[in-house]
Amino acid sequence: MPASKRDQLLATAEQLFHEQGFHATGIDRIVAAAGVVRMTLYNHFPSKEALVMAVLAARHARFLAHLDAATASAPPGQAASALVEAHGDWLQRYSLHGCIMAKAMGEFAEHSAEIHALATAAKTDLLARLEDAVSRDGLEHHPGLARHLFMVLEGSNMAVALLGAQTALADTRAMVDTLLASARSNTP
Amino acid sequence: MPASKRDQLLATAEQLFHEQGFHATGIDRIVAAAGVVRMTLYNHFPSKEALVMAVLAARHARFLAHLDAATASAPPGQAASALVEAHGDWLQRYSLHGCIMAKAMGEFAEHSAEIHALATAAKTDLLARLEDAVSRDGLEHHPGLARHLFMVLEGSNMAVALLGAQTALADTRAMVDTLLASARSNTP
DNA sequence: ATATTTATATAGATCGGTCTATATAGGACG
DNA sequence: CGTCCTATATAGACCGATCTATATAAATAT
Repeated sequence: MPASKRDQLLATAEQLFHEQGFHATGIDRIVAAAGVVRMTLYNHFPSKEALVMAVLAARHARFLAHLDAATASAPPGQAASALVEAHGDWLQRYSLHGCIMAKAMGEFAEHSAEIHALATAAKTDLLARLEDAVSRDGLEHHPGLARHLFMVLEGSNMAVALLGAQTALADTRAMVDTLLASARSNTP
Repeated sequence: MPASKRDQLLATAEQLFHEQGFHATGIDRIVAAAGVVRMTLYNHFPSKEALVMAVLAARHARFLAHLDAATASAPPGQAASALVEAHGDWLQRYSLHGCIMAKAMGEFAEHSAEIHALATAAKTDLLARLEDAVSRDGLEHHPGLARHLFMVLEGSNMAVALLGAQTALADTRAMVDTLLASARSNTP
């Protein structure tokens, strides 16, 4: 069974937005690449802004499901490491061109409060996952540890684009190990 | 003495590109904000792409000068910390809206190899500064330490936009202290 | 007097979005 | 069985606005 036109549009738009940027990707390019006519897009989405929001929301839902699957099967005391590893997986598989949420924040900060809020929420959701994992690992008394890990993961995005996934993800793992070891050794 | 029209254009374009994005900022918006007529822009820059390159090159030159001034006056053994601190200064003063080079990489990856290369070079220049500082601090035998610091600084960009400069920069300092202490304690 | 800037007009493409009309398919209902 | 009805898609013209870039002539400044 073929994907619905709506899903085709979402997938095509996500790819084009991610690779070419949001403002640089016109409606005509999207419908042409999706093999669909212009009105089909506007039958499913009232505006380009709504399409962008739908793309980001769908992608973020997939991202959270990916993270939650990883932490659910993590051994006790290793939730944070599992989360970092899952983030690296995602990065390597779906985000070699840079984080689409970061791009959306940059392109829409002054153009769409709704899109900017959605992308920002995606980032705070990741931070919340890290806070939760750190807490479940018994490291909640380390102020800022979750935020530190968050910053490492955000930096990992740029490092992947700049140095390649292999180097970047190995560096990420090593640094996270250092941070977690330091936190555990300072446990009261 | 008033700034030259060319400098007015560079400063105005830098601000608009940074806040509104590159593709979302039209030539007319730039010349109107600079109080200049469109042909004046095209007398100084042959194209919008050339203007973008000039903006990024000028800003990057200022950035490197800022970093080098900080490391030049750093106490021995603290070059890396001084670099991190200088990066935080710059972030707080000139880059609260996110890194303009990262935005340029995202918007021009598939649209201008020259711009993308320039922005990428800005990132590798920062990494090179960190390698040099780590080496001067006698920590060159720690593989990946400079890249780790680089990732932290890149993550700091997003953290500033998300959590505010105060929290983000305090977290950055704390994490860098941890990483440097760990490296020094493992020194042969 | 030379270079720069202004003013204005224009070119041609593309932007997001709307419009009408037609085609097709599947279910609901008689 | 045949007939509506609705939903979805196609085709393509069309709108005003904006985009980057160019041409030309007058005004201004050094």
